[in-house]
Amino acid sequence: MKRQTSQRRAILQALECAPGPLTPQEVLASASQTQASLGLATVYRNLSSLEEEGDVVAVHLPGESARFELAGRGHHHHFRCESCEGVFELDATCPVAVLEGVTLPGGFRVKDHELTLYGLCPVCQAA
Amino acid sequence: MKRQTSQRRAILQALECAPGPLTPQEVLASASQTQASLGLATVYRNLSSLEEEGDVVAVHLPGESARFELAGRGHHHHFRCESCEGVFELDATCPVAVLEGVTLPGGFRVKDHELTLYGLCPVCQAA
DNA sequence: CTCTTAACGAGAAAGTATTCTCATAAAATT
DNA sequence: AATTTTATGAGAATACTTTCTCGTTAAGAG
Repeated sequence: MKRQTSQRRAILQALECAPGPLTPQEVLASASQTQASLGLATVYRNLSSLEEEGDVVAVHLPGESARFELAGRGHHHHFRCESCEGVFELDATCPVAVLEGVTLPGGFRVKDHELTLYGLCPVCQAA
Repeated sequence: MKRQTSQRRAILQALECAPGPLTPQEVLASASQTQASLGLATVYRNLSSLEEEGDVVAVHLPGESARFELAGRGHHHHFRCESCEGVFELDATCPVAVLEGVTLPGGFRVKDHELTLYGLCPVCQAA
């Protein structure tokens, strides 16, 4: 059976508090605040098992390695700040939804999509 | 000065004929047809210098390594076939253009975006 | 409280993508 | 055609991210 360790709780808490998906390194940094001795291998192990169990999903942004966020948040996209490099979850209405199921000129049948917006986050705009 | 080698020509030709951006490996495979002894290092070297000179641009799709396409093709996005795994350039009207310059709820100022569509290409639909 | 065993931590190892090294080949110049 | 110098090919080396190993720790059951 799956054990409820303090490390696993710290990792979940890091994901809960985050404004967007985190890289394993970011999870480590965040969860280390409450679990000082946490190791990177443990972060990977838990993210993998959490993903298998469906509690966490992997997020891929163009040109970056995998990030992870809690599952069950519905359809949404991400915003990447070009200044602080942070990634944030957006809950604005999806402007690409109209393409679902459509066949584009050229004959491409659209079944899914991935959108990433780039710009400045509120904090970096103020700075 | 930059020399005009047969390898460089073969690499450019591969990009010209491609229906979308190619990975260095795909460039190698394609250009090898006319330049049998071509090596992967040469592909990387030429893609880098072509990119610096502005003749080629790098394309990043979520969760994949870099691809390259000829520059100067204007704003467009890409379609990835979930069956044959090919990547194609789309010239359909961009459905995300409306977000350029907008500030989203939450205070995110949009300056750029990256959209990838997933589905079945014409060939795989027929099969 | 004790026992069993899954989970952990740290570092080694593996898997990829990309860059570097250097002897050789071949552009461009004369 | 000879000369100079950049580009090439093949494999080694790097840079990262992710996984594995194994001795130790601690969760959960009894």
